[in-house]
Amino acid sequence: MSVRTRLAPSPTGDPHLGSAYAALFNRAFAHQNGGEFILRIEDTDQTRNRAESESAIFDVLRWLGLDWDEGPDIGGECGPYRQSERLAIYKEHMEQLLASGGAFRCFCTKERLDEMRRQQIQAGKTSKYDGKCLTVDPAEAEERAARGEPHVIRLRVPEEGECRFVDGVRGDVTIPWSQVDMQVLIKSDGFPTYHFASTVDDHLMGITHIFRGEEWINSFPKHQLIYQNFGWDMPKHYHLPLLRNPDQSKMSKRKNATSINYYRRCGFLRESLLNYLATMGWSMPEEREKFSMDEFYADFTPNRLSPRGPVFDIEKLSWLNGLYIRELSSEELKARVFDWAFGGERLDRLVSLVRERSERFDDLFPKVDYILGDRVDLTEQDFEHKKLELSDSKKVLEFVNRALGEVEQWNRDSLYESLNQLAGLMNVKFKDFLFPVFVAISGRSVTLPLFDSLELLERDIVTIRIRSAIEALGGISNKERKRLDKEWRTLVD
RNA sequence: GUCCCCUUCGUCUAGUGGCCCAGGACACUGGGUUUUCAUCCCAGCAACAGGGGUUCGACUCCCCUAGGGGACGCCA
Repeated sequence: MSVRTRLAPSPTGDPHLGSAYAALFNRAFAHQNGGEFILRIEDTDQTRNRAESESAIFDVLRWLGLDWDEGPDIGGECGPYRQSERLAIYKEHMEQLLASGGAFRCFCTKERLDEMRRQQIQAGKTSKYDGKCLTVDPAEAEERAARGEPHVIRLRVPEEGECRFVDGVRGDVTIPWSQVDMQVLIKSDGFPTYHFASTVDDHLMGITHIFRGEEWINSFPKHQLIYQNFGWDMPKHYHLPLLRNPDQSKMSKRKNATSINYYRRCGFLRESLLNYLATMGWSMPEEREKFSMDEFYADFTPNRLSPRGPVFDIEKLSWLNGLYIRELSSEELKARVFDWAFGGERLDRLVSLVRERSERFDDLFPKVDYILGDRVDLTEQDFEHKKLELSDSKKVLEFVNRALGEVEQWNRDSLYESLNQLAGLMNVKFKDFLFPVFVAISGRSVTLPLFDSLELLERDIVTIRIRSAIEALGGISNKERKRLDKEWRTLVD
């Protein structure tokens, strides 16, 4: 049997570094064993899917060179590779599971569940479904379901004993069944949850090994139960450590740049990003720190995976990146810098923006400095303004970041629309409103047109620059954040 | 709170019972090369969380404590 691995991201936002991290090990393991690496899109949450996200995932994984052997865009023998297109498959399997008693219909209301959880936590117990609907007679449940009564389908979990399993990274792990929730497998909208869909798909797609984040380790018993109910062999699991922020917490948007595209737009090379990621929680036999993907694929072994969560250190990544830059031939470096700065439509866009504002060639370049390079560090003085207090500017920036987070199509016009609307809601004259944004983005108040700049800079760089500007203005305390949250809600409702 | 996982320099890590009064790398500090800067070279700083066992011998094995992280959703 051939080794098959997969990456199963959900298209709910900017492709995360953690996805690249998992992809790296999955792909390496499959390919060094002559197997296949599969990309599957986990789009079972109808409320969170974002249209642009799927293509962003394709784009960024291809940029990294982590391409796949089967996937939604290229097909394969186990398609379709988008879960929203596999609903009939899940339905059929669920009928089987229901018939065997491995799952049951649950008609409990959200209110009852909320109250139940509240009480459990208060009583110091693990919060989980209490099994009320387990007592509903299956025939009656079928009847109620047939009449269209809203309900979900849950996994039946043993009440006693423990689930033992082997994690390829940590060894034996034991979790008492009493801690495992009767997970919802089919939601009331008829869509499966991750737990059900991905287990069924992993089996049907012949997945043999799974490298995934440690955050899944507690879900393992549920998945195991599903495999057992169907009588399927289970893939071997390796739970990778979670990438961390400098304060050791799970790497998050709030404290770090987590989007792959951010690193790409900052001008990191794919070679160094991948190389660096491969040294997180894994090491080369001779402790070599700089190595190519070919070398990695040759030497990778799960034995050298460590369970300890590594802090993602952008300083060390930068050092590595410098090594790679110096190693490139002049020709190659030239081509890659050019592509990074001016690839696609970027050169045309920049030229058209700059020509109207220039009289000599030598004032062309200073105008685009903040687009092609990082902007200068900011201080409070940079935000002195005759109409806006520093605290006003800070609030504007915070709200701008929130508004921008909701913009789906990252282009000049929708960005304009979003911020223009926000200025109206905040009752600040647009020109004044824009001032702190100009400064945050470019480091000065007079620049190329703002919305073109935002578009060219792309989402991740913009978000980070605004955040760092907020820091320059003293940052936001927890108390302040609470107040702003409230104000934001009244604003957008 | 409950359960699970983790614990070597600030950070990434080597180390699978004696080779370790713990090695490498980033960062930092000092020095050298260089018209400046960077690169490069050399040197320095700096860690086995604590306590019990097991053993002739523990960074390595076991237990406890402490600390950190994760999970506890009709999100993945």
